[in-house]
Amino acid sequence: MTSRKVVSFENIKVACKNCSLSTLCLPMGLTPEDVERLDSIIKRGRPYHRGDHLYRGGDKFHSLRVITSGSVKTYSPNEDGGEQVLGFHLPGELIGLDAILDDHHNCSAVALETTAVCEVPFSQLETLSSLMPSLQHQMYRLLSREIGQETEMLTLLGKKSAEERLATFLLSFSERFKQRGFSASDFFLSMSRHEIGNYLGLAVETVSRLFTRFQEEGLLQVERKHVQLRDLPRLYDIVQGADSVKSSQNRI
Amino acid sequence: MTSRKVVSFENIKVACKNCSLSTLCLPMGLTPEDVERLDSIIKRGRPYHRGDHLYRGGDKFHSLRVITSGSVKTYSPNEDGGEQVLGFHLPGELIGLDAILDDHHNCSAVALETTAVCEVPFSQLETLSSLMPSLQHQMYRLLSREIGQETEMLTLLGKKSAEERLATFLLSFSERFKQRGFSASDFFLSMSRHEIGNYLGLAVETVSRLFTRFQEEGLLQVERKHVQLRDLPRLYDIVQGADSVKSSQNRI
DNA sequence: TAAATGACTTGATCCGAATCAAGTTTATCT
DNA sequence: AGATAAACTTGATTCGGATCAAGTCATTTA
Repeated sequence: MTSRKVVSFENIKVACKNCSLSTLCLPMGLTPEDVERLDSIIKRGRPYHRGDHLYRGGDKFHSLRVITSGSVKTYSPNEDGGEQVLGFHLPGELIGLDAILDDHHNCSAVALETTAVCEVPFSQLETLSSLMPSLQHQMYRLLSREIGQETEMLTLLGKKSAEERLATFLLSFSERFKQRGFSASDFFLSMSRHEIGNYLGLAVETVSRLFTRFQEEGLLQVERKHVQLRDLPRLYDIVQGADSVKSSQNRI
Repeated sequence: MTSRKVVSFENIKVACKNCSLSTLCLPMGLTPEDVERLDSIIKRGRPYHRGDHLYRGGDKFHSLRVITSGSVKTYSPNEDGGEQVLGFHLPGELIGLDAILDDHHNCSAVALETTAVCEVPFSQLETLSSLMPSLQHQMYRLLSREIGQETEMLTLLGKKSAEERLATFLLSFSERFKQRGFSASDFFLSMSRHEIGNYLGLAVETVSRLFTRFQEEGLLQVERKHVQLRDLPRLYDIVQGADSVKSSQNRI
């Protein structure tokens, strides 16, 4: 995400057992032998470049994808030609779960930067999971987690103010980068302001103004895609609906 | 939901194979023998009364629940004492999927009227599903469907106007009642205006005004909880954002 | 290197829905 | 039944964030 290292993917021998993402990804909680079996069905393709689609709405579904590097945006086109951004996905995250229902993708996924993925053919995964209770359990957990995450998003969009939304967004990335061994307070966002706004149910202008205001209030430092969070505690306060700096200044 | 028949639940011999909901519920697509095996792990409890909780956030998770009659509201408490309504559930619908992740319920479920449920002990379901590929597949599909439904809700809350939200809400019930053999245009809503508003991210007053306006415009007839949809085509137009000219706003 | 294009910012104005404030109707509780 | 509380409706007002309108800055292309 933040790094610009050029890597020759073809020469890297990848395997789940060596993968630093295994604690986030499917293999979590599996025995070494089970990881080996899972590994045998996973395909590693060539990297995608910025703007390349991993799949589009309507495509036949065959594989779940795990992001291994880079980042991906998922979105669903809505009636009037616009789109709703559904999520931004970082290494270790699984996408395509919504397509299991009827064997077709209902949304699209596009690379936000140079991105590598593991493909997990779903029918093989299904077969394997019925032979491996621990993998089946892990699958149920993954699907359940996805439901829980979307539930949180419902609360965000249903009840939160613009500033609460942006603070939540930033802290989500902070936590996810930290989990992956990157800085929790200094990172690059790979998506545009427009995409952030679409995702959060806000206009671009509102997102831009909030970045400016957060910076003025000393909460963060921002320059284009580069964000440095300067006051995590206060950002967490905002997420929880605490009064903003602005409103407390207005008290007499 | 709409009926007020008094039924003596104790005397009814229930079984999946006789259940009119089997096409909506877990047994969908299973062979008769498989249905029998599934049936053997399902528990039917006493009915819940209005206001009774099926479970609360924090409770240990042991069973998924299928509503068999009545209706249920799920909600998650948020920081400031308020709540976010997550969904309204009708017969044949499965709740509790979000609790698989960590064996605890993250949200609460409460009966909106006299309600009966089947309990499906999850660990037994898991065991059974690894022995029955068709059941495992059905489980994956159910979980996937849940994800897709929440995704639609994200678009609703992120991009739709108040009138689009209420029209979507009403048509969702229309379709679900129809699926269950009830009228698609004449039904009772078991939840309050307040709960509708909370679910749709709107104030009670807005919901009330919209009902009034929809009635004035001949879209529907409403009296308290009794709703009669008079112009389904126009309601569908509203859902698709027909009236307003704002087609380009969400494009990236 | 200049021009063009797209991303972002900033300001002014507007509007949809929230909030505030009564009032009315319905349900619940002695 | 009568009292009280809750649910709902309706109107007036406010406000947060969208929209409209210009700009600047950055990146790509000629």
